[in-house]
Amino acid sequence: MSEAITLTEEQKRLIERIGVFHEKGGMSPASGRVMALLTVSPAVELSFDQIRETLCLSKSATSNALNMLMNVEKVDYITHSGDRKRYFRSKISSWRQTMKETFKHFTKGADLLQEILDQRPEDTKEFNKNLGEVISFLRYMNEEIPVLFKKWDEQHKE
Amino acid sequence: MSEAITLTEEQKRLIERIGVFHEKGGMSPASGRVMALLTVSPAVELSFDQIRETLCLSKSATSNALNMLMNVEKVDYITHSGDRKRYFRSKISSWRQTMKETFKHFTKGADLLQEILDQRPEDTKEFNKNLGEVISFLRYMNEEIPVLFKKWDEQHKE
DNA sequence: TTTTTAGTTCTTTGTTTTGAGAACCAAAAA
DNA sequence: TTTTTGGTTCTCAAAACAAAGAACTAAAAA
Repeated sequence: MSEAITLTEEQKRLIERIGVFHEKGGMSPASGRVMALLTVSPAVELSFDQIRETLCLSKSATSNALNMLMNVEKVDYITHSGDRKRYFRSKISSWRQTMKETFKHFTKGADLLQEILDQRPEDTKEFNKNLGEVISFLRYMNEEIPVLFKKWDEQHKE
Repeated sequence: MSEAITLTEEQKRLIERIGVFHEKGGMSPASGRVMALLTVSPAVELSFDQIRETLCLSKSATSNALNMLMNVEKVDYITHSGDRKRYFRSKISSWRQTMKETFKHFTKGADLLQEILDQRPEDTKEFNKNLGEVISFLRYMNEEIPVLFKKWDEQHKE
């Protein structure tokens, strides 16, 4: 008996588009689609076989995609007593953490650019100035992001 | 006669590391290294052959990398009268534009998430709430980023 | 006009990625 | 103890990607 969950055509199209979006961000097609399914699916907790059959993936592709997504903390699972299955779900509730990770990448970039600037010749004034500006702006962003979080929080607890 | 430019060991190591950084961002190894060279090189304008020989790349790899980088507006070139060569250089001066492109990607994500939310069932309250929060925060960011630019500008014209 | 230069494009090849399918495995159920 | 369940891991083939090298081309130089 098929475990595949029922999706509207609209939902299927959305999953494709979001899958592609995730692919562009560096995920494999299968991982992107699993991630997309776990965001679009009306049921927020899906078993291994529901995911596998809904997306027509092999067991290995499903297993690898889920483990990959759990590694990067985008997915986790829960169990229900009396049921051996794991139920996988998007960790959308930790979106703040995910967002912060994204910004860490900016900081990493700023650090690399600083290393470049540190060893550049002093002539190439214009180039060095621009490089310094990027670094400065990235660092400024890095300081202001927490402020942004805080301000957004204020607005949203009202 | 070799056209390769002279680099210190430190510069070579930096190019490798920055190359890898760009690779993680989705560039091909060759493009990543060309981009890195054009940021690290003491000379900010390099000819096709200087790039090719410094990085030990084939003509095709060099050509494809440069055209790719010019497509995404990260590199451009100038010519000098009486010299047929093109001199390629990093478009670091348009870092603001590059940064804005990056943020456009966030907005694209928010739009997709909004499409998802629009068609989700009303139960799954918690999930929908989180989804709504991400969207709201991304939109908030999108509004505040220009403010951040402005504030940074203020600080830097003093 | 012929040759050279500064790349571009095509062909081929090596490498990586992706995912199917089968074999496997540990825990729970029978 | 044997079987079933819920995955995991291994092996392999197809496809995508990356880059070398050769053939090519347009514009400038000779």
